[in-house]
Amino acid sequence: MGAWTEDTLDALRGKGLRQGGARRAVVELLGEQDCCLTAQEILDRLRAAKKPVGIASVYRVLDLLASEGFVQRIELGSGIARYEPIKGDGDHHHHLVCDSCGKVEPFEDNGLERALAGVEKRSGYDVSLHDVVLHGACEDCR
Amino acid sequence: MGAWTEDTLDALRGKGLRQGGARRAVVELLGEQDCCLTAQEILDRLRAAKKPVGIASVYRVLDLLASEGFVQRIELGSGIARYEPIKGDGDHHHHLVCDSCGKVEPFEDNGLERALAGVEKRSGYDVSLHDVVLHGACEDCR
DNA sequence: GTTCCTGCAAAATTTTTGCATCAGT
DNA sequence: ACTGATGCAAAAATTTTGCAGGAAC
Repeated sequence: MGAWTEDTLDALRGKGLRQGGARRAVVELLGEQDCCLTAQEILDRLRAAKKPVGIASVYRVLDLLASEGFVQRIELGSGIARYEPIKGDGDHHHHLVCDSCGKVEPFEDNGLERALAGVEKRSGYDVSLHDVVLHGACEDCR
Repeated sequence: MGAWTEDTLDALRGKGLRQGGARRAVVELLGEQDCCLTAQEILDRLRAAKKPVGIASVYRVLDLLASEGFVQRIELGSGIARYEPIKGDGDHHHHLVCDSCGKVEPFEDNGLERALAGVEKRSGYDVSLHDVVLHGACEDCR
């Protein structure tokens, strides 16, 4: 079990929240992900893993995790929300979307993070998270 | 009439597309905007201006303008898409969202743009547009 | 045993599509 | 006149909510 999964379950327990099947299953699945998943993908994978949860529970767990700051909700232009764990270690990344074939790839860039840090400091906002999406044509489609 | 409105209408005409009431009305309204609007806001404003278009036409025009590169579709986390004109002059901006009161503010930052240009060059993608959203608490809410 | 969580089904919301009619060229 | 655009209504897709039963504590 990854650190994020453990930390998240611990934090929920610390808030007096229970760990029923659906809540635990969604957290454990998200902990294994490096990039974002849709609610439907989460449902399909859990059912394939013989953990037949309901779609409503998936959305409820995702809402909870997002409001507690464990998960980031991301929309990449298709109208479908995606969710990914916010992990403390250095895997912070953003997304490249190919508008032609629909592929989604993560990328990291320190210069970009520095620029964002500067903007955030000057903004006057208490910025909790940021989100950068690049749209275009991937190497195969361009 | 702003340059964007004129250019957009010209380009549509050049592609052999007609300019009925709805198409022209949506383009003219968008041309007056500096930031993003939802489809519903566009509908409401057009109806208030005594241009009673249908919601389906608003979506169809927005799809057309987005696919032709005149409009950018942006999602800020609420599940509702927003649309804003892509103007050639120096008004390129991104968005700060207050997750507490829902306020949306545009901002500009040259350092951020430079960092994005570097990422885009290194990405291998032919990047057509990018989108940066900062979530947090505004000065009033923090 | 109590309280919260879960799943199903129904509802709500946003967006898309079918089709007959109307308008731009 | 022809062809494409429009508006309404219906449909589709995603997300949220109500409620009864079940599970965690």
